Amino acid sequence: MTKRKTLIDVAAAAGVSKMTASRALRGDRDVSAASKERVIKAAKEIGYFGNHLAASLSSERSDLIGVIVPSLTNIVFPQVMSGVTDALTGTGLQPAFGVTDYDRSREYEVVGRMLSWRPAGMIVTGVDQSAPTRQLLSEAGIPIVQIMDSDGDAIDSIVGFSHRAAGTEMAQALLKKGRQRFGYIGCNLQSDLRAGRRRQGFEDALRQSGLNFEASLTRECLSSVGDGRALTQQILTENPDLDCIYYSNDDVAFGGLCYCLHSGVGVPDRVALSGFNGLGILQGFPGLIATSTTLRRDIGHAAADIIVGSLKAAKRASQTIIMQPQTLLGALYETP
Amino acid sequence: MTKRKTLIDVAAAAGVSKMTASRALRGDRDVSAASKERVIKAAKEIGYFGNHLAASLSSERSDLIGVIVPSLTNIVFPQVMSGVTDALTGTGLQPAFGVTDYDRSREYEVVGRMLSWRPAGMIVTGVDQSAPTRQLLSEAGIPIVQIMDSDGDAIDSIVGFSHRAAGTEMAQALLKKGRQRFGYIGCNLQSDLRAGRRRQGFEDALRQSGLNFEASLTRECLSSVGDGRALTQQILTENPDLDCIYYSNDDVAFGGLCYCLHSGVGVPDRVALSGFNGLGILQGFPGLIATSTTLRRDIGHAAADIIVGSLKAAKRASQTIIMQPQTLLGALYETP
DNA sequence: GCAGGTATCGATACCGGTATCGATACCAGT
DNA sequence: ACTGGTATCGATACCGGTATCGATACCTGC
Repeated sequence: MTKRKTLIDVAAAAGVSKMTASRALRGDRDVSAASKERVIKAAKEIGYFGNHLAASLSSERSDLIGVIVPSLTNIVFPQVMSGVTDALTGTGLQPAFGVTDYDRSREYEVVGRMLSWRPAGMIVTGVDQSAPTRQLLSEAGIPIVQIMDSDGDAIDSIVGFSHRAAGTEMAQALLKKGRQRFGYIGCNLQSDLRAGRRRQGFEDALRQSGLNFEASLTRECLSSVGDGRALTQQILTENPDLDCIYYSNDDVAFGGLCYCLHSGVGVPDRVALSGFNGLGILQGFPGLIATSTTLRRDIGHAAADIIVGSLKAAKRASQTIIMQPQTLLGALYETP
Repeated sequence: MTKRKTLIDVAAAAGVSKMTASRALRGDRDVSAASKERVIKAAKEIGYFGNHLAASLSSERSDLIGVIVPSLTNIVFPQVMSGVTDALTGTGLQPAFGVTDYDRSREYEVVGRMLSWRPAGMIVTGVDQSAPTRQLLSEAGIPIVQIMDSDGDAIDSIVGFSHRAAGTEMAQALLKKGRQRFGYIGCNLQSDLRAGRRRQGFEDALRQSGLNFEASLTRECLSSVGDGRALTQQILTENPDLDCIYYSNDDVAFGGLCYCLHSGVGVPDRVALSGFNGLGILQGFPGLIATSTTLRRDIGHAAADIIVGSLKAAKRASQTIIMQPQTLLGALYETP
């Protein structure tokens, strides 16, 4: 391996000092058009590609935005990441992703690792960080945006919504449609605290009407279509009278729908199904699953925008953006 | 914001030189147990978290592994990323992700940006990199692993499989089951070159039997369940005699299945559907869609393992691992 | 012709770590 | 007591850039 080219190589090739080369490549002022052109040409010729490590270290500036998500296999988070990426392209900033696997102590490590790259800002999922993690973040002196949840204390800025309220609203909408015998199916509730809050919000509304879940099945599995299918079969076999099932999210709910269609259980006439997220998968059977849309890309986008703005602004101000998930009843909407 | 703590702060707090502090924190030899303990305690007390920039720059070593994927919104790639992450945890190495949006010139930029962080290795998706990108990678002097495809020239190592062969094998299996009138539905073929190769492989097999696709619908959309549903309705309306549809992937195929179930089109009796990837979504209706499993997590894992091994090894050797996708016919398997 | 201003450039000192090598202290062996 | 070896530590020189400031050349106005 030939040693990688450095700025000095470029400078030598262009016949200037490395300072001039540096300025030329970064588009600084204080360089004549002639030298700038020579430097850029030389850089291209010898295949120079810069060294972010040295540049960031020296300038004590960074173009990294750390983005911490709990999972990659739940499509929701890649969609958020995608929104962040979009918002960042063209700003000169670059996202760097970290995954916690829904584990608080892993989260601490991942955040620490990320901070040791001296990012210019951080986006972290949720508001349930452990105390040490929160301290790490707040002492970092950079803009922090917590996303996807607003049921908790802000470290700095927040872009999210209330999962509790979303659950409540969904329950109220279903109650209004006359549903009375509710079941719950959830995956991964131990670690997915936001799903738990949606369930709580849902239960709150039920209690207000003097009701409660008549059956509840939870399992620590990856929330998947297959699991939803199996659990739905079980809950409907054990509780044939249910007329509505609330799921921890759309994947699981969709699995439930598949079971119902396969077994001839009428949806939504005999049993209504409702999930959460407004996933594209629901388009397989449009309108058959009630859901709450969550604007994931928008959240990622807005979070990134806050950071971009905060880095440009003279003084920093925390923001809190509360999104409003929309409750979509689908086919239930038509039935009185 | 108080200035972030540096190694010198730690050293001062522990009453040693920064060299000793550095050694203590990295677990080097040449430090007495007593000083090591003092340094570690001091670091914890003042909340020191290191600076990767400086460390990597100085040691000219990096613990970053660049991972370049075309998309985040196709669940396949997050799954690969997940496999890489798993394989890397505990090795001291850390993945850094880049997204190209299936765009060759963007890929060049993303790769360049990644290389400017001086990663220890790179994992890139596919074998269709542009010449400049290939040059960038091969001149980087680090282990490179191309993944997910083996129908092309290797830059260094490869972990993948032949999409062309997968398409051929699927077609042969379906032909053997007596299917004769084939349709094709694909999303995003302009940029998803691998899907195109599967189609080609499929067509090769058809031609060998004197057949061809009788209808073909392609659309430049995100390949989603909803698109598959709509396109399937269209193709079956225009070509009611088709007895088999090959889709660019499982998402699209699943959308097709949803349409068929909804409209009472018998699957697989009247029309067989086949996709690609072996996605979890298929568990919604087990066995109704023929598919090819692609072991995405394993590919990510294996690619990471190659890099880990390569970094440990005294001298580097390129490897090529060709995986064998399994053709799963599902319900078709039972019908003679 | 000369003072003062501007454009352009380079020497130098960092940024926060790590590599290297020499210094010191202490020990055992003879 | 002296030699040689080992354990421990620190001074110094980098890594590859950027910030800063001073030097130089050239131009302008009076």
